[in-house]
Amino acid sequence: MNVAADSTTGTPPVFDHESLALVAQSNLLQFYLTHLASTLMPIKPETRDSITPNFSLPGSPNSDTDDSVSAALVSSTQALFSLLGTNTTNSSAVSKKVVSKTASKLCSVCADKSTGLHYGASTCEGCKGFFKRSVQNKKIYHCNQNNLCEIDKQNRNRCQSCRFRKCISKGMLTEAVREDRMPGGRNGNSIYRDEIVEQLVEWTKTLPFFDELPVEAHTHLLTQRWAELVLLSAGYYACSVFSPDSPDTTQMIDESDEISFTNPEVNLRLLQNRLALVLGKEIPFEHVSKEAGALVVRFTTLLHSFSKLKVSPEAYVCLKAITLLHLSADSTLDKSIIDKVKTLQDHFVKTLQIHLHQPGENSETTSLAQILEWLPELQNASSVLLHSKMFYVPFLLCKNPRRLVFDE
DNA sequence: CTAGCCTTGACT
DNA sequence: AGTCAAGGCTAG
Ligand SMILES: [Zn+2]
Ligand SMILES: [Zn+2]
Repeated sequence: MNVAADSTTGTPPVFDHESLALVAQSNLLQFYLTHLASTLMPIKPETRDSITPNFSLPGSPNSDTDDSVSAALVSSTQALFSLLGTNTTNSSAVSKKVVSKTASKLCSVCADKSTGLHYGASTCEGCKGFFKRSVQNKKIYHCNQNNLCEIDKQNRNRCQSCRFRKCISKGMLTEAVREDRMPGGRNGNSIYRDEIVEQLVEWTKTLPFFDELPVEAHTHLLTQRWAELVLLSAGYYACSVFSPDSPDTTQMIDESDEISFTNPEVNLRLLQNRLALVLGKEIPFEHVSKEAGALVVRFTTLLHSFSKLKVSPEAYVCLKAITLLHLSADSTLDKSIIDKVKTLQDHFVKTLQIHLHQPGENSETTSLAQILEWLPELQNASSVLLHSKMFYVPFLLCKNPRRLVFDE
């Protein structure tokens, strides 16, 4: 039940019942460390396999630009991975041979002859077209049987519902169906998302309540909140590493290498510089501004308001848990699980409150309400991030990619 | 609606 | 130039 050990040791519990105070003092700091390690440092190599479920995100419509610049901003794989501290060269080389997904010549849905990868799975031409039509026309099917129809080449057209479910279960991604219907080109910009989400998956495994919720619940929560967690992590990193307050930001020299908490244009130029570093080629400021301007503005204002909260490490960990455990109204989980999540979130809200009320070092106490009122802003910013599809921008702005331009 | 074949376009 | 994975087209 309790998140931490329950023996009353050492520190006097502020709260009578429960062991929340203990959580606030011992475990949280540990989470904080493991979290920072998992987000900004390389993840452990052996934790590659395991759950990593299929994330189907509420599709953010894509490209409103036919510029090649947006592609340049969104693509280019290797360098950004090393920026995030993840090793791609290693894993991709291994997974190409180990993962059987790419090799199969059979449709993973109906076992007909495969014509290659389509929307994320090896499928036949028929299942490809079926999936495309289903997503494009937003079809919702219903099974006349018990959702147990077998799907093979012969009877694949007998039940659309079961066929579509099997498509999803085999890894086909609805987001790979383009809203703008632009043919040709490449999609691979969700790779960053997958990498980031995978790091967050690793993070959730370190949480004390990981075992208390089923994997589906974690999947559901992360699918919904990962962008907010990215922004929160980056924001906290920025506040802790760089000057918590930046009193003199107005007159900046362009070559400043520090992120600004107030001036979006400074950050845009910072993004431009680091993008040039990472991509190996200059990108006109005008284009960076056009593609990432809205996102950078939003992120900067988010940083500004976040920095004013003066969040301590312990409060940050609570905030992160609260954000993760924030269920939206349309959650499709079982009621028992929903209650469990709400209970857990409430625990962390209480923990946060306890921590804030402790006569800490700062006389300036941020109220719980102030912090909680900040969360909608985080939510709004996350939708901007999702829409921009440039998920790495917060990391790029917060951490300097030190000379990692060594292509083969 | 289905699915085989064709066209596109970025990446290599 | 060749590959891969998107979209389009159209008999059946
Ligand atoms: Zn098939
Ligand atoms: Zn069925």
